[in-house]
Parts: sequence; structure tokens; C-alpha cells
Amino acid sequence: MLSKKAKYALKALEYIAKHNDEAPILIAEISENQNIPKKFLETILLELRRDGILESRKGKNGGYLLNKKPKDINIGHIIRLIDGPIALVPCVSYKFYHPCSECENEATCGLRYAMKQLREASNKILDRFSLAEIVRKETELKKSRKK
Amino acid sequence: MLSKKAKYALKALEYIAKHNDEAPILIAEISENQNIPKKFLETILLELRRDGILESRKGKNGGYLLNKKPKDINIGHIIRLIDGPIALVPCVSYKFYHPCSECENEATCGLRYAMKQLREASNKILDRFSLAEIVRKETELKKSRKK
DNA sequence: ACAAAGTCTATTAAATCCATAGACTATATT
DNA sequence: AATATAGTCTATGGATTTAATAGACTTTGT
Repeated sequence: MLSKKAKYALKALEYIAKHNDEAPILIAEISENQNIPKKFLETILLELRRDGILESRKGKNGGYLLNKKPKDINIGHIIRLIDGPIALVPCVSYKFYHPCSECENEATCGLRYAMKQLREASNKILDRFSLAEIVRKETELKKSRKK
Repeated sequence: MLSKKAKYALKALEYIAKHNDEAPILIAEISENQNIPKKFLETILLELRRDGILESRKGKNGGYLLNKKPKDINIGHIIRLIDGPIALVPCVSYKFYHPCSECENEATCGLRYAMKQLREASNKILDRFSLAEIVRKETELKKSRKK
């Protein structure tokens, strides 16, 4: 499961993406609208800024802005940034590769083979979803609901 | 990532599946061969037995046996049993469904839509892998290595 | 000068994970 | 019947991670 932190990060980014044409967005505003503890959110946004996803401005009229286009912000990337590997075992992770301590032979491990298939399928899906796509899908779902 | 417990469970089952024609298999034997702390393994095997995957015999000549055919033991099931949901958010989990506390409208949530696609892709892969398939793949990989 | 806003580091409380201890029960063998 | 073997069960402890908060600091617009 995603940690709350990761979910908060995604929700916050979605909120910012939706209001991105306008002025910088306040932490307090995101916190209230998305029901995220403000102090916790601060540290999350900081992390996203350090990664280059967000840009921030201090002082009056300050706040957060996207530093990339929504279509270039991939949700798999966000999840990995906050929660670490998506793969279920370290020995099949690209970004966080690390041999499994117990395994003798990685090349012939049947379980690893299965986990690799799973990772590949997961990545394929995650690659399809950028922030832009999430927002687009959401408005589409809302429209088809109203009818 | 899988917990150690889940990985131990899978490794232990794989070991038992490989030796299933013969007499019941000792906890101690699995522990030594797979490098799993014995006491920890006890509790894991107990859990698998309670779920009906394993059968046990007490006393002399006792030990553990599979209670199902390897082809009917699905690794997704094992992972869910030990670690809980595979889905990344509770609101798209079949087995552990639970609405996301923060979300207002599940039906129109863009993130949920993405997570649902991911869950479906994951399940599709996991359904392909039974214990039998894992063991088969492992021996196949070993053969092609020797050539 | 001052108020608004983000920055940074440290700390805490609760939960979860990994592992172990120890007393108990059932079974086979002699 | 006695004994050794092997699983059962409950409780507990330490380590790590997660979620959240505190508080002092910096930057910027007016």
C-alpha cells in the first residue's frame, strides 16, 4: 500500500496541477482543501521541490508552483520518490536494485522471474499516468457522471 | 516490497513443493536449507496451515506437507495472506476493500482510476503464477543455464 | 519595519516488523 | 508406560518506520 505521505504528495500535486495557471499556491490552502496536516505537508512539498518537481517562492505572494509540465510528471516517479521501490523484491528493481540476501542464484530463481513479470507490467501501467492524465481522467469521469 | 515474512513463506512453500512426494518435511530442515530463523518459520507455517495451504503432522515422523496441488497454490494468495493487499490504495482492493478516508468521491477520483488499472494488471500477472509454475520455471532456468 | 510565507532540524508517539522464549500437546517407538 | 520427537500456541521484546508536530530561521513584498 501507499504510505499516507505518498498519497498526500499525489493529492497535493493534483491540486497544484489543477490551479497551476494562477499565482503560487499556499501550503495552508492545499492543507485545508485536501485535508492534509499542514506541518506534514510542508515536509512533503519540500521533498518534491528538492526533487525538482515543484518550485517555491518565499515571502508575501509566495507558495508553490509546478516546475514541470503536468504531462511530464509521472506518478510512478512520485511514488518511488516518497515510498521507494514499486517492485516487490529488491533483486528486480531498476532504481533500487539490491540482491536478495537469502537467494543463492538470482539468474535461476523462479520467484524472481515472477516478480520481474509483475514489475514490468506495473511499470507499463505507471508509465501511462502523468499528472496531466490523472487530472484529465478525473474531469472526464465527472462529466460522464453528470449526464 | 514484500516483508521478510512473506518471502520466507514463499521460499518455504517452494521448498516443500519440491520435496512433496516424500515424507513430511521438518521445520528444522526448511529453516536450515532456506536460511530462515526457525522460530519465526514456525509461526509462518502455522499461518499457512490455518489457511489450509499446508497440512501438518505432530510427533515422530511429523512435519509439513502441502494440502493442495502446487498448481492450485497461487503466489498472489500467499502474498495477500501474509502481507495484505497488493493494490496500492484500499479503495481498489477486492479482498481488503476499504474507502480512502480522504477522498470525497470515489467514482470520479483520477488517482483511483490509475491505481485500479495497476491493480488489474498486477492481478493478471499474479494469477499466472502458482507454486507449480514457479518450480517449473526454476528448473527450466537451471537447465538453460547449464547448456 | 513588519507581516507573510517557505525552510530546516529535531523530536515524539504509535504502529509494524522481525525475532525469540517457553510452556504445552500429540504421536511413534521401545 | 516412558521417552524422544515434532508441531502448537501465546506472549513479549527490540528495532525500525511512519505520521505528525514543534520551534527557531530565512526570504520577500509593501
